[in-house]
Amino acid sequence: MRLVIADCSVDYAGRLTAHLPRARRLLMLKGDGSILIHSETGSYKPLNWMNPPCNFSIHEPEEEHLNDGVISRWRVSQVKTADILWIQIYEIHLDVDHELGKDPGLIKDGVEAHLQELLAAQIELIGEGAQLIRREYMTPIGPVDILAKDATGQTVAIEIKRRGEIDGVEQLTRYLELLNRDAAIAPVRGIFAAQEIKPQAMTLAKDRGISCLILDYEAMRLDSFDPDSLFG
Amino acid sequence: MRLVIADCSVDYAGRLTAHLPRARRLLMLKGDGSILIHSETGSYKPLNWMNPPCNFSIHEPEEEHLNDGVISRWRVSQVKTADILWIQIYEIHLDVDHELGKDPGLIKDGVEAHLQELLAAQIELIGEGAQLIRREYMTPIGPVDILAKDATGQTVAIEIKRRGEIDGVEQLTRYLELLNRDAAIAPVRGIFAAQEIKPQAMTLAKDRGISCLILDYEAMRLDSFDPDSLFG
DNA sequence: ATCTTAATTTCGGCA
DNA sequence: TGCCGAAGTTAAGAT
Repeated sequence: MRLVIADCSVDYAGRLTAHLPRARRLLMLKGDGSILIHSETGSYKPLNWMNPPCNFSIHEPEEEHLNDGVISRWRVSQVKTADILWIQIYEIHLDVDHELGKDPGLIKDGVEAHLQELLAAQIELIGEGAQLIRREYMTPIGPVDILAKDATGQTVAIEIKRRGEIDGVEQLTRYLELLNRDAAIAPVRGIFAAQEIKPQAMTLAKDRGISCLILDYEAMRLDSFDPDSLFG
Repeated sequence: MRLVIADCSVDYAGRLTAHLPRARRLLMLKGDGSILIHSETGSYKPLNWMNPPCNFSIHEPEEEHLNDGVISRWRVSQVKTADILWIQIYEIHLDVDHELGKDPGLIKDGVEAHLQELLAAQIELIGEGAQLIRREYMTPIGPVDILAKDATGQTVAIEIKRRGEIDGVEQLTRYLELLNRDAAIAPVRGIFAAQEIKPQAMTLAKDRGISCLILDYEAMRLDSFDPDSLFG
């Protein structure tokens, strides 16, 4: 990875057109050919960037640029699309190169997929006597997170979110509308399950006859290791 | 901005739990207190990060870490939330500090607002004889991108997206429901216009009687410069 | 301050 | 490979 701190201006043309006036910035040239342009502020998103794979070339400044004090022009272009980034370099304050090698990558824990897995394994959390039909039940408009049957034999569609907001209720509503057209499983009722449900989402769900279920991730995780369950 | 290239391992605990095994990486400490951890690959998103404002402190490694060869531990915590990042440093290969100063910021051009402007100017793209009523037509639940009348005199509500996905159809559906309660303009039909429309969104739109219109940004942009239009 | 919507979204999973 | 949905989404604009 090559790190350059330089006074530069940038022009991007691709999915949109953008320009960065002259200022001191960090230019980060990754081993995969990508480039990121960072400033002192702003969260992790760079001011400008080019995704790999891309071509990098150095050009002599034309007269117009020389008069402005440009000492070099960098051209970075996307190989697959027409995106182009032009960087005008005025002065370089740092220029170092280090090989980082391959990264083993991030190990994550505690995302939506986990919640789904846990609830499928502990389906009785939606009500005693409930039985799992299947996870990721496919419909023409997308997969329903969990399809189950309750103690009375009624089909239940469950939408799981980490944070329950209005669009999750909308999503479940669409599924229910579709599923209820299928005579084989209708009538289907809905459960909106999340670690946290926003009041607005709760209100909308109730208004549509959808039950809400707050999931306790920690408790579910512990339960999944409950030795009793091995003999259940 | 401080740039450190170091052999390190990272543990994040916050909205999720994540771990990065030991490897050589770039640690970027911005002036606003944020930190980014980048590897040689991957697009602009860092492997791990902490958003400003945050507290930074250096800790002596405990025995368990010393045995692993840790020479220092960095603790970065979010001020507002409970998020914490622990970085174990094994070896430092670069450590430089440069002041970048304030950045003048990015100037953009060519996003969704542009599409709306172009379609309003070329409203006949939705059908010959169509006429613009107005852009950003206000309703209690938000502005409809474009309201128009077709050749038959029927009111048309248009939702514009760069990429048409399901939530855009939902949005238009809500507007149509509301607009159709207004006797002065009802009945209102809907058009979902985008540069690209996802199959599922297309399906849902058709199911709800909403037409779809693919917008050719380049063609529309060229048309808007058509010299004939100056004399039309 | 809070909520809504766009993003050069990026990223991972599955058909 | 393409499509779909989640993300520690982030970020910008409106209420």
